[in-house]
Amino acid sequence: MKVFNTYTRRKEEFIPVAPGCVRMYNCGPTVYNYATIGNFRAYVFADVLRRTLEYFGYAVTQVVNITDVGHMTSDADEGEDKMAKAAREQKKDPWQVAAFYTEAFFRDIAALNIRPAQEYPRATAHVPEMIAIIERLIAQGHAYVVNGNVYYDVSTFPGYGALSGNTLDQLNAGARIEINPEKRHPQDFALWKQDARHVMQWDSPWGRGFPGWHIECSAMSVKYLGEQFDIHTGGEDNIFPHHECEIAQTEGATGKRPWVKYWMHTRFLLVNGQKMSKSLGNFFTLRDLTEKGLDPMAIRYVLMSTHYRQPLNFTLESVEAGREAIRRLKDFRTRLGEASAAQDNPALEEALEAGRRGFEAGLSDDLNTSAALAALYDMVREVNKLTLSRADAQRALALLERFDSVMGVLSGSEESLDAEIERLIQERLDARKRRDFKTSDRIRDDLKARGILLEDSAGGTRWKRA
RNA sequence: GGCGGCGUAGCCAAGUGGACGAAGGCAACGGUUUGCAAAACCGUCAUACGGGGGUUCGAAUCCCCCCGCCGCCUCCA
Repeated sequence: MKVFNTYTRRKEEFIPVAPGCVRMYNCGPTVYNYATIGNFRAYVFADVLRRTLEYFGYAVTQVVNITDVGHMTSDADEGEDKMAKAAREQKKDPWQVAAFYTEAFFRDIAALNIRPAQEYPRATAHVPEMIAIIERLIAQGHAYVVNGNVYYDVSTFPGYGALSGNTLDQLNAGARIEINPEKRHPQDFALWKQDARHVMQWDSPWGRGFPGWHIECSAMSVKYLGEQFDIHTGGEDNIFPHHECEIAQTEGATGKRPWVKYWMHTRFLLVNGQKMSKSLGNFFTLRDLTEKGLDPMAIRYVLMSTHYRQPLNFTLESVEAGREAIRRLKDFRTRLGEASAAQDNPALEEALEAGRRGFEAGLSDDLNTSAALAALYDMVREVNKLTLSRADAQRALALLERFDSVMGVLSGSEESLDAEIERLIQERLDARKRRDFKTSDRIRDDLKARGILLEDSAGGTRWKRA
């Protein structure tokens, strides 16, 4: 399997630190509001990556952080923090805000069929670990204390800028924030801050304050995954400064390099070809979309069917296309369930094998889900041409299930019909036996109006929801 | 101002020098099948890859210019 490593800017063969095991950290939500469809692109990507690694036989340990410490709303190290702002606006205390949106996040990822990670560490529960790392950084000469604030001295870490491609010179040239006189270098960043206005405060060796913006991910990833692990993911906007600073912190504290072997970042999502923004009216949370009647599985399909390093243009039409594509796969599954030929079909093996090869080749090539799906649909078409036995169908179904262990779009509760609809379907069957097509068509139309579609096949009548 | 990316049919989207006479999905239109439908299958649907130059025996793929969109340069997935 090859993956594109942001750090080296090329596709590399994926070789885990420990054979057979993958340890992965995904940058998770800041829980001061509902996550947007753009956020979910990154989470669905991480989920598909995890599922792909499991498909290929790796045991994956996945950690997703929950950022429940407020970061600042403004560019500089001042202003109101986001948790405080949300709390004020919602007339709640910040801890309630965090709890509320953390719960919303878990409901949303469940709706998108995102598999639960092993750990969801919350930043507020790991302040002692953050303090411990900061102390190590101070001891190693990577950090300094000024007036109860602790800053990272970027000049002590030669690799600073390697991930993003920035150099300190360039950053200085592009600096748009006011220089903080406490800092030795403009690019130094805060590890621990004091500010009486901040609503969440903890005691520390440097006085009462709160942790800096990047330290939580260093502390929590090391705690749960060790000082060196395989994969770290996030949105492309995390590359700088967030991930850049994390590397400086973690490698500076542990002295071990590389902290993370493969960095993988998702591109941004556009809505109707434009950046998602409230003023354009194209700013969507998951619940905004489901309230419009869109199926979360169709949304997942759209998010996972475009290669993660390409811009994704999210449109309502694309969600409809996703819904219909899922329906095609489910119809395929239904037809397989009805297979009843007396003899096995010798042509099946080749069709399945070609599908499997294509699907795996796509995933192996830096998670090229578009290519993998194309192979799947080619296989569906080939298999649909064949007359299959029960045993044949079982083999095809098993492969489809295996593919869906990566896609995650076909699962869904088995639906049932109420007794009245069951009765109408039977009534229609009786009418058809009498060749009373007027009655049978009327019943079919009635049920269609109620969202139940009927299809007559050789084996009988089947139904599905519109 | 500096750095990086994208622009492929009505829509979504692979492909990044020769098997492209451009995957796949959705939509649409013809046909087979069906009592009629649906599903399924077959066929049609980009002489064309934002526009213009150039390199090459050969370019959607490389180079240059232009247009549009997006990201980063200490809030952001």
